[in-house]
Amino acid sequence: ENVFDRSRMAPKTPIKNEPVDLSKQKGCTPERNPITPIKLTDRPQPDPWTPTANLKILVSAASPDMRDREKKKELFRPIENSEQSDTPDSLQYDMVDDSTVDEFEKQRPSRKQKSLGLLCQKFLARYPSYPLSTEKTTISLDEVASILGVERRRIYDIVNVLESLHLVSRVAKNQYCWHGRHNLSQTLKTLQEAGEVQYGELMTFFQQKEQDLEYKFGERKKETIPDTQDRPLLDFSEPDCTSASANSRKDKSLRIMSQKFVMLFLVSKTKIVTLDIAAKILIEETQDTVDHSKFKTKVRRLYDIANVLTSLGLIKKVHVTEERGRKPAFKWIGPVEFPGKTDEPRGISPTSDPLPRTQRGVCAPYQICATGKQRFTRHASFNGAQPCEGTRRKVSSEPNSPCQERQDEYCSKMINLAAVCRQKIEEDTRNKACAAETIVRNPSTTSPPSLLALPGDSDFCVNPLPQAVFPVVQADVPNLSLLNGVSSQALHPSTPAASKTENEKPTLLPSQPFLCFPSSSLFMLCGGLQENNSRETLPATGEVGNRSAEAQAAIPPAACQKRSSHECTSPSAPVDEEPAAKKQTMEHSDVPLSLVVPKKSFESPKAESTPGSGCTSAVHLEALHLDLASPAAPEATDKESTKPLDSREQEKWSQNKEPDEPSAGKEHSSKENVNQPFLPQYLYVQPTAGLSSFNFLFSANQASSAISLAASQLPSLTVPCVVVPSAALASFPVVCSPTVTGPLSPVPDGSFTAAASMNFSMSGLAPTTPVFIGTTAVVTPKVSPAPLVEPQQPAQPALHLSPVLARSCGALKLDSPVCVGHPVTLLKLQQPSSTPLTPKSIRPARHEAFFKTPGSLGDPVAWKKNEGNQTRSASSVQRRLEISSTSPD
DNA sequence: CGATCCCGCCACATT
DNA sequence: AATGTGGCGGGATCG
Repeated sequence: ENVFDRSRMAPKTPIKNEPVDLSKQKGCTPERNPITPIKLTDRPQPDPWTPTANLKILVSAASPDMRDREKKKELFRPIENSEQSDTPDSLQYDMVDDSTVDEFEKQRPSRKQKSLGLLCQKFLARYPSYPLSTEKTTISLDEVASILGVERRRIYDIVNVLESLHLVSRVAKNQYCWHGRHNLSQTLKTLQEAGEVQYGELMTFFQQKEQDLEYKFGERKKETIPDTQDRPLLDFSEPDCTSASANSRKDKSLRIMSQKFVMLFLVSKTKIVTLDIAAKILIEETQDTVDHSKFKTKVRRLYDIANVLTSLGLIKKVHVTEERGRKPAFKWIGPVEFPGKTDEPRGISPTSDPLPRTQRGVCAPYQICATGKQRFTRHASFNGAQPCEGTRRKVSSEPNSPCQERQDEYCSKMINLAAVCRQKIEEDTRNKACAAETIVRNPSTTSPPSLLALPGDSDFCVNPLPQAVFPVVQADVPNLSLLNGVSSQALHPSTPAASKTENEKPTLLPSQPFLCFPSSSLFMLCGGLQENNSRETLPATGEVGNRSAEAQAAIPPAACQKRSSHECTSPSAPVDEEPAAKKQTMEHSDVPLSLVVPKKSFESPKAESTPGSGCTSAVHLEALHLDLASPAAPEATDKESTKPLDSREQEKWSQNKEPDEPSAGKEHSSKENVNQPFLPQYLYVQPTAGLSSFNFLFSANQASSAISLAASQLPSLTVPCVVVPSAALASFPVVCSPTVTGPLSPVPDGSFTAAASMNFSMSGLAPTTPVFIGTTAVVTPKVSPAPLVEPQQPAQPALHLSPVLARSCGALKLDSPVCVGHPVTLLKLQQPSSTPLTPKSIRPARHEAFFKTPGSLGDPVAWKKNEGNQTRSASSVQRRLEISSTSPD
């Protein structure tokens, strides 16, 4: 073989190099030695084994740069490799090597040097981040592989991830087109939206859960997971691609996984995702099964993806220390805010891609569709059709899982997502404003403050103030806590953060009779929603959500309290919730509260937007809550507006139960609404009756916040709703935001979505029943977090509320006289600008009021649109509800 | 010893 | 059938 080799190198080199390699690589050996003509031919490239290779090695050992060059050289002349050119060098080097260097050689190859991350960097270095539009760079896999000196397989790993982010697209066999990062933000935005829908809740849960001790794979996860399951979640398919068939294998994989992984980051509040959680979430299968091996494999893949993302500068490795110890995690360091541009909320258009895609359908560009369910699939179109099982071959966990379920899950997820979105929004808002909500809890009643903490995320959470305060919400505060927000929050008890926000602001006075809500704000009266959602609906108890950052609504203290309590409880003990809630509620309930809410325009929260799925609608009630508040009211703008409602009435609403919405929290999308003007709308509710009848009001606006919400995206979320006791309802029409209307309705169940639109029928509302309904989605628990959770829940959706409400309401409100003073919690969200409302408190009477925002409900999509348009704009209407409280009773 | 993750077999898809 | 893709997991390294 190589003369050289033999003489010198050969013997050694091989050894040096790596015996291992030799062995591994089949071909290698041969190459070297012998003449290798053959080999050469076979592999044009440089194999490691070629003489050159040795050189390289050495070089590399010496310095990376050298090494690279070497590679390139090889590349360049790969074919030739036969020798000569190389030889000389090689010789020299060899010489050296031989004698001394063996060691070095060995070293070189260090694993790290061959890492995917490094390889990816090299790969990326070859192309401009922002190529001129004019030039199209095509990438030949073989070429790159040879240049970089790696097997093609590795290049696939890189390209697949890049493709998922649309940095490249496949043009043809072995050919990819380099797009650069021009569309990255859009892609991320799309992913974020899709992610919220799909994973919002989950993430929340998980994050929370993590905290929870218990949970481990098996358990709950399943719940959550289900959703997406296999199917395609996201995809981007191109529209046409059509290849339909394909899919199968492909879809899943790295590309999708990569997108999902990115979504997780985008949806995560903390922007930190631990590997195990990601793996759990990404194991669609759901099943509990989760076998360890599968988990392990998933993690392996995640490392692959993470390496590429790290090279792209989108994430970085970090460690999260938790009780159990430190866990590997990655933090998103890429852009977080995506300016709106994206077109639509939904998917990105496929089109966006520049690429042509190829035939296979593969096309590179994928879009993300949010479609109903969104899934993305790659090539094929797939999806559509196959929803359920279609594709998967794998083990699938559940073979059969019914689509339906999925849907439900989906919905749930959606909801969750929405929630998540809200949270985000809230957070944002919060940041901005900060102030906002507070929740108060009654002292008496309630629970200890400690209750829940909010989840980490927490944004949502409201914390009850220890005392009852009535919170009034100020407009300012953007966020309220949401209680709801996901149950998860609840989970975390600790979450201080959430609380903080709220707490801080507490301003309300206890005594105040009313609460005002800023128009913009949203509030949720009920408690628990979020949690529920998350967990399940069930309980409803929940809390009230609140939330939204945007809107700040004030919530009656009572309500607040409830929530708080709920939250607290819930998290911990779900069970408790009710009781707690009741208590509180009860107490409060009596007092009637009135609320006025200004409307705000809405904005939609982004979250909602999400959209895609219609399902989404899931929205949670929560959302509703929140939104309401807002205020668009001009005047309100905040502060003033809010003012006082003096009336003192109490608002009761809240009290009730809030059951509904479990999730409410999440939704909230509303965020700030600031953007939009609000119209002031108010809702007035009198408390008359008890809870039972709650109804919701919605604010017209939603708030959306700043975020682009305006757009319509989020519509769904935003919708604010308030729940009012039925009695109240009766009288009132429901308030809804004007705008909304229509669209939603569709929702099947009447869900909320409709609500959004509005009116739901209040009538319907019978007392107990509340409104919500949301689509199934609504309730869904998805994830339910552990704690509360219910196991089943699936059904819930619409239901929940009612039940919950009912329960809660019933119990609480009515009765308890006690409450009077209690504070209700309110939440408000306001935007900064908007006015704050002050709520007054209500008497505590028993009643509580709730509001929920609907946000989530139904389909996001629809909502969005509608909302966007309608609501926001106009409706300035204000509505009021009064609830009489019976309380005074 | 657990976290990483390289490597490449081999099944499936596309030509 | 050949070749392109890429799932997957053994097992080597790293820390």
